[in-house]
Amino acid sequence: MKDKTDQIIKASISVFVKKGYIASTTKEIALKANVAEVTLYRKFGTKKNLFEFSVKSITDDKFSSVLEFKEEISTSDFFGQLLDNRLQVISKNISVVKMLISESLAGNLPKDLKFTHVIFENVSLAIKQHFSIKKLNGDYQTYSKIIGGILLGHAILPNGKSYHKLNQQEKEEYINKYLEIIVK
Amino acid sequence: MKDKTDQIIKASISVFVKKGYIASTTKEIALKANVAEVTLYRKFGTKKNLFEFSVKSITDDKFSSVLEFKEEISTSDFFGQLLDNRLQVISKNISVVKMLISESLAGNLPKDLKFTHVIFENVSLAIKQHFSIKKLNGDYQTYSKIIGGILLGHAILPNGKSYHKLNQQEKEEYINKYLEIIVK
Amino acid sequence: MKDKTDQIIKASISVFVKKGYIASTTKEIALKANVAEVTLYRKFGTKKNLFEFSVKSITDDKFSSVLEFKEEISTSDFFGQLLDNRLQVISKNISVVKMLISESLAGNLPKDLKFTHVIFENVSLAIKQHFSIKKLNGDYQTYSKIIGGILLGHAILPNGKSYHKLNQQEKEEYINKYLEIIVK
Amino acid sequence: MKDKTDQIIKASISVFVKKGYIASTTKEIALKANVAEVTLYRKFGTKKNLFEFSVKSITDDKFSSVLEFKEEISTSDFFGQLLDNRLQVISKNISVVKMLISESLAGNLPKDLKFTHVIFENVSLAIKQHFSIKKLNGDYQTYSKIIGGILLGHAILPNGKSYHKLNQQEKEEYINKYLEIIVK
DNA sequence: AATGAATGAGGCTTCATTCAT
DNA sequence: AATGAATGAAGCCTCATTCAT
Repeated sequence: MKDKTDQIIKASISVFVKKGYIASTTKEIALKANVAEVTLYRKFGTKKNLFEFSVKSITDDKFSSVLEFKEEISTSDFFGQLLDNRLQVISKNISVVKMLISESLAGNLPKDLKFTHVIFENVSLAIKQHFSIKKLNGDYQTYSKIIGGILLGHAILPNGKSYHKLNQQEKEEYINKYLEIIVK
Repeated sequence: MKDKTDQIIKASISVFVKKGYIASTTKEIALKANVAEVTLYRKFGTKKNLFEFSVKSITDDKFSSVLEFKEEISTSDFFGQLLDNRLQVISKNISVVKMLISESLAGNLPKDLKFTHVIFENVSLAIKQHFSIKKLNGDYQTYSKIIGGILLGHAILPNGKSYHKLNQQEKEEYINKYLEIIVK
Repeated sequence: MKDKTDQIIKASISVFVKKGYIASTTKEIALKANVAEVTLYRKFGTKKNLFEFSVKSITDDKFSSVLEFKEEISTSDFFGQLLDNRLQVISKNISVVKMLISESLAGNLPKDLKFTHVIFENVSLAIKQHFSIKKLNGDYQTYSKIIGGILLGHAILPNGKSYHKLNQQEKEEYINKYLEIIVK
Repeated sequence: MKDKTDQIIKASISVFVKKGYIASTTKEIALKANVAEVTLYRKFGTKKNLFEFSVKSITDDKFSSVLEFKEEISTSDFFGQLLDNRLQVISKNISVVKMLISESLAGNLPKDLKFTHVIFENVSLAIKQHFSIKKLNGDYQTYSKIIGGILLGHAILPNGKSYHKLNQQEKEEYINKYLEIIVK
């Protein structure tokens, strides 16, 4: 039954996000999923497996959107939209993001899921393309690092209001502060 | 005897850094410290306690240096030296830094040790002071976030050679790439 | 399987009776029950829980019989039968009784299991009823205390042969010695 | 220094009385005695030793008084005074008494300290003597058991006000209830 | 006489996982 | 497809006790 499998994944995500990989327990997950503990094992074989599946599930679901920009966009608008889009995503999924970074640093994520790479390469690629299209000769890699850093900062450093809870104007002002420094 | 206590702290740091708080085992620490497991408990009472003590020990030891700059320094040099100094520290202690960020995100660090705050506030303060001295009217907070982000990126994102292993010229080039974007 | 649970309870009773609550070990109980130690915990959650369950099990099993007497019984026969019945029970379960009193005094029994209350209230009630039926105006409470005391004495004070091992005639003689003092 | 030894005994008694032999801990005793834990061992060698010494100390101190009666006393007065005296002692030292009975039943007291024997033989002897002096031909042993039982009841069964807190008249009334049943 | 330091042994409990139905 | 029953391994922590000063 697809049903039980879904319940398990949903429950496992919620538990893993709250407690992290090691501190989470198959018992708690099973309980939350309204399923016998064995059922986890029948379906996923291993706690580690379930974890990896859950993480893949999350990343596919929340962080895999392709970044797209109009070709004729100005560089300033490009960075603005890039930041806005990513901050929105991170801000909305802050707990998940924190867990992923934490587990990534702890070495509990499989190589191909290294979340930080994902976030960074996504961004890096977009910037590279923009620079290529616009024939800019700035160092796109360093830009990528700066943007990536800003995003990490939002996930990790102490913050005020969540980005996604700001209103449109506040968001623009917020983004602009970065743009003023980075773009020209 | 100060001796055993030191052995324990050294061992505990090494184990905690390698495996993180939860996955570390008092048994392994004791073994590595050449000490009976009980001795940990006589001296620190609790695994958590030992962990916190170890972390405090590390941060005091490696991350508490006060950042100092000459008053007449140019803004560009200021940021350059700030980045150089912090990257050096982070790069030299990369494993420790990763563990600290990971545990911080996992909520296993006591409030007053939230490592990321420490790193960030240190930097933030230095920037604020420089802006004040130089009577610059830029937004020091956003600058702080950008610098903080760069540092986080270095701890978290995939990197090439460790910063502290670069030679002097490479370091300067590396820093300059950031400065070109950030300063003017 | 009811089987294992029963084995556990049987084993736990035997160990608890022999060593008392604190000195007993879940390991020993598990061993005696031919069960893995974890199984105790799956079934009872806690050593304390297992203990309380075992005690409840014992008291229900051995000490909960209702005392019944014919309405037209003489007071002397009443006390005789009462003593006989209770001495029989106590004597047959002397180890259990000792453990229960000991744990009761040590404060390791839950309120509703305070064994001594149970034994005493049982007796007290029977006496009250007899006095009521016979319209005797003696002080049933003091009688209760005396009878209760005699029973406690048998559990605690040094004794000769176990009451239940006496033959019928010896029992009668034994009981009569008390009756001669108490009943007129 | 007699001083430390005394502190230790005082502390050990208080702890043993509160928690019983097994649940008491040399650490707690040392703490309460303001003494290093080793000092206990230097002076008493063993926890068990300390316990036994403490118990002997208590019994010598509180329960060893010889019972004395005037030769010409009436049997009723004799039992009255006997009960009064013993109830007073037990009531005043109820916690100690409970612990001693409990440990006695648990088999943690050395043979020669079996508290219940002590209490009982004391009483038994007095009764025997009285019967001898008065040339009574009642069964002094059964009387001893009844009196012993009454005393045990007071230590173990649920009670109202402590005997030693009653006023003189209440005490007399209380004792008389027993005498009315037992004597004549 | 007194103690700080150290420890072997063991206790209760939890965890991920397998077995049998 | 699902689960109740069972477990080996291991974790944190505590206890009575010895050693060295």
